[in-house]
Amino acid sequence: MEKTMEKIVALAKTRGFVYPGSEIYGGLANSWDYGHLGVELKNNVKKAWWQKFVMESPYNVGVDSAIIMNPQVWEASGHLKSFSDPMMDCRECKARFRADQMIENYVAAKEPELEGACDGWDLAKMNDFILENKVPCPTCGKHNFTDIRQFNLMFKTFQGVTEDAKNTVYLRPETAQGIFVNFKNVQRTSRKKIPFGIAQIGKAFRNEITPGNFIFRTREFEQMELEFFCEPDTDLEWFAYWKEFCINWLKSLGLKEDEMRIRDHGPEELSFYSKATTDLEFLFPFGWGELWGIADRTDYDLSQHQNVSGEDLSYFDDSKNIRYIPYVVEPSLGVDRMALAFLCAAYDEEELGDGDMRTVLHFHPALAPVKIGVFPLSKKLNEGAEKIFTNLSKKYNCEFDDRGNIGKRYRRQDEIGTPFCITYDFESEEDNSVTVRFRDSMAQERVAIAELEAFFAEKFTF
RNA sequence: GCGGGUGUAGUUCAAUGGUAGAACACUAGCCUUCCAAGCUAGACACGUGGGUUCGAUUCCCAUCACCCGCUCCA
Repeated sequence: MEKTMEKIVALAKTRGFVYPGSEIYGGLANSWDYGHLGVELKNNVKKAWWQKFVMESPYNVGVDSAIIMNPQVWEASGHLKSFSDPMMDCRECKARFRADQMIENYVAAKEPELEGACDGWDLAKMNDFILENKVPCPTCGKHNFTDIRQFNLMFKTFQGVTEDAKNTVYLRPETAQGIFVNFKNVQRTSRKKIPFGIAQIGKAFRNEITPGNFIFRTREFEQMELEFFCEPDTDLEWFAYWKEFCINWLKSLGLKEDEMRIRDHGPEELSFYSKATTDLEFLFPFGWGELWGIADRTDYDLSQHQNVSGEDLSYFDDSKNIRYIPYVVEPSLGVDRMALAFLCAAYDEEELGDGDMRTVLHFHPALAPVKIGVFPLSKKLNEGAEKIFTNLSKKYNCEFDDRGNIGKRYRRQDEIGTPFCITYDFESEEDNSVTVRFRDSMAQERVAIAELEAFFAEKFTF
């Protein structure tokens, strides 16, 4: 069986997981809308994460901060400076470069002692330098460039009625900063002592130059981030702890070892704020892709916010009688790509002999959009089956289906990953029992109607 | 943003300068029906805009979207 993105995208659209965004207007590049099954899957991913990282955690609590924040936040975090790149294209060979890097390299090759020469230059100055010095294209050696254009990765908008620079605000490019600015509030009101963490699920926006690969990289996406605050010098221990914790979470929801990879960043790859970074990657049909970035952000963010805001963000440890700015370990995960990974991992086509084939999504029951399919064997049995649906749908997302023959209905549920189906037949009227059919083995079991709730109670934990 | 490719029903695919077909899926009805192909009926498509033409889904141009590659990626 060949797993391809085409098949997964087609299934997603056909069955109602994900549709192209704004489709009736011809679409909008790289925007996607979640359908009736997609929203369940995504909510289940978020619920599973929240359960393990917040509800069941002795350390962590949650927040939900605003998407639009005071612009000074982005000044302090460094996003305003480093989140935009001056890009230019070579008209001859069509290659694209970052103008500042090109100047750096050009200068460094001629006069190594002038490294960092163009720090703080504006676009005009960089443009002039390239023109005056006839800087050649690193690829083809010619000198024929487009003007430098600023690619700002933050979405900009205006707050209030007038559109002038004073009112400029940004859509957050990560949820993390909403946690840092609330560090004091949460610490005080939750009465948490270090070490503790703050978790948040929410949308973030990045004007990526190249989005793509379905919902893997989009300009609007949802993150699940944990900022874990600890004492300086304990950060590497906690880094290892959370790395392990994240891997176990993925495994508990059914990801296999051979489709996961742990990649530690080398020193040259690290962001300026980070002391260590590990990516947990998943083998998508299009190749390895980052799911989870676990970063040791040191005391960078809190120090920056302390400096720019003037608020004291240090923590006083009264058992040790010391004051410090906490270090931060950040496991940060994309909801959309996580949902895509579960979808890809679950996808399977099974040969059943006689050329018979079924498409199955082997979702972990906790992630399955529909938990239980409820079928009357014949439409004449609807009344009894509807009672079961009414009862079970109070606790589980169920789907009632009385259309087509019974085998067809089983296959329909297989294709959307429903782990259990219940069939109410003619004998059910007599013996008050139904057939429960399991997706993965296709095995069947007779269960008394009165015991259904207890029967399912254990099935959806992880 | 650059280069190449592709746009016909929900999906996969036909055909055609003059009324657009199929399969699967879908809907309604019939059938004591437990693993998709029973019977009958039905709804649904030429991405968008312009041009050429008596007439364009078909030819031309533009645009939009998607795919592959490049560039980029807190």
